[in-house]
Amino acid sequence: MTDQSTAQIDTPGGNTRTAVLEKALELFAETGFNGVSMRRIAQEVGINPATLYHHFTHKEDLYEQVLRFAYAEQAAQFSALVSTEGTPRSQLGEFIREFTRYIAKDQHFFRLVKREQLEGNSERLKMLVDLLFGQQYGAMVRSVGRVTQAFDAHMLVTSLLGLVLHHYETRHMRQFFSEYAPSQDDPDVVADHCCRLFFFGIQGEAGAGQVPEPSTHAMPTP
Amino acid sequence: MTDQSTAQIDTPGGNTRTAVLEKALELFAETGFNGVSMRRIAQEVGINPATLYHHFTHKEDLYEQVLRFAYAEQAAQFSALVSTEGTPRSQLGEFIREFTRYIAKDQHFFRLVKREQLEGNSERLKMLVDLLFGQQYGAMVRSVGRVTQAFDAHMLVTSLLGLVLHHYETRHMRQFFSEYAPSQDDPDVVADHCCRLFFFGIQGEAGAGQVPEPSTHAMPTP
DNA sequence: GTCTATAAACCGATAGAC
DNA sequence: GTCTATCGGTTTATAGAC
Repeated sequence: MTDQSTAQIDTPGGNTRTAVLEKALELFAETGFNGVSMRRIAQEVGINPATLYHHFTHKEDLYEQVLRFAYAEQAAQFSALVSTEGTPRSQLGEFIREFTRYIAKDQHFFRLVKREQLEGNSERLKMLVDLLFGQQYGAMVRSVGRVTQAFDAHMLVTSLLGLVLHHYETRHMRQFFSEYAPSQDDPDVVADHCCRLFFFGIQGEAGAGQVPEPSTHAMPTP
Repeated sequence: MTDQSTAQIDTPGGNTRTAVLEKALELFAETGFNGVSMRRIAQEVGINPATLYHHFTHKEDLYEQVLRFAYAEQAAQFSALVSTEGTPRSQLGEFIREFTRYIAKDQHFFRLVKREQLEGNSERLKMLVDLLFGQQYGAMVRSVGRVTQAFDAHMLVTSLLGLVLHHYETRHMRQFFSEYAPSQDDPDVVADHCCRLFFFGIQGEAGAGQVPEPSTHAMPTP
């Protein structure tokens, strides 16, 4: 509710507020809103629990500020992902590779988003769309629209994100399958797999085993 | 820990135990383990909180029994999904359509599984694989392996599931995008979209706009 | 801004009557 | 098998000194 706290997001210097936000982001992503107590957050930051209530009116306010903080922290990187150069198709291929590396590296933000989608709180989901995903999503929809008009561009973006994300989301579970191999978690392997599937499908007629613009890294030859 | 409770899963008749399990499944899926209290569960079932501790040793025991109950409840339906008839490719297409309808209908089970994947508890994820997904996943891996050998079959199954599931998981969020249209939530529309993408990719060279074995329902012509 | 101290509510879990 | 009553601990949140 306090608009002053929103304006302080980019306050430089490691003050208490940003220290709390960073640690709280980590903890909320780990065990969810109800899985972390204000005591625990204060303890891990190294301050008194009462101090939290000087910076944030209550727990839900802290959580909302954490969401805004996390979004702002990632927005720039997202923009960098979408605005690549080259042909529309090579842009898309490059995005898939960069996005895969990105979600393989960053842990907290996407787990937080997944929890929000599970919870289904309309108010917060709308904030999420307005603050960050709305613009990026629109850019992606236009991007895939430039490559093909044979699909609903909106559904195609949903499919593309699900294609990549599910490899990361099932990471902990897949190791228990007998068909598991560690290479299946390699970001470059996942990216190449998703590129091939997204562009050509399992038929792989036109140039099977070839990804448009293999870019810098080596390609596995299946 | 008590093996007697495990054996009682299939006890016929609407007794208290199954009533608790069904309601607890709903509540745990909704707000997670820490988001529901034993008091709340008892209240919604219409019994005294103390009664819960006659049927379950403690809260974590109740949660584990809910997982086993949910798994057993879904196992039969899962088996029916995979064992269709026809050519390997038409089997796969039929699976995508049936799976899409299935997850569009069932709410609680997949939210519970998603929460487990987020939490990353190795012990429980292993139980999930051993009790349910292990067999079904293996069957799917063999199924896609019969259709194509140009991909890692394990990764292909992960991709296929992510492709379908993400449309459902982002359902609440997508309505806030300006590109949203209600038809994008229609199970048959989603299934046809995923079929086309999975088989042919966005290139759609071989038979674009055509899905193998359109089966019973009408096909949209884009 | 940060602390000590504490209020008020809720939590998981138990004892024991019926 | 279900209930009443309650214990001990934890939770969010506040009041007020420094």
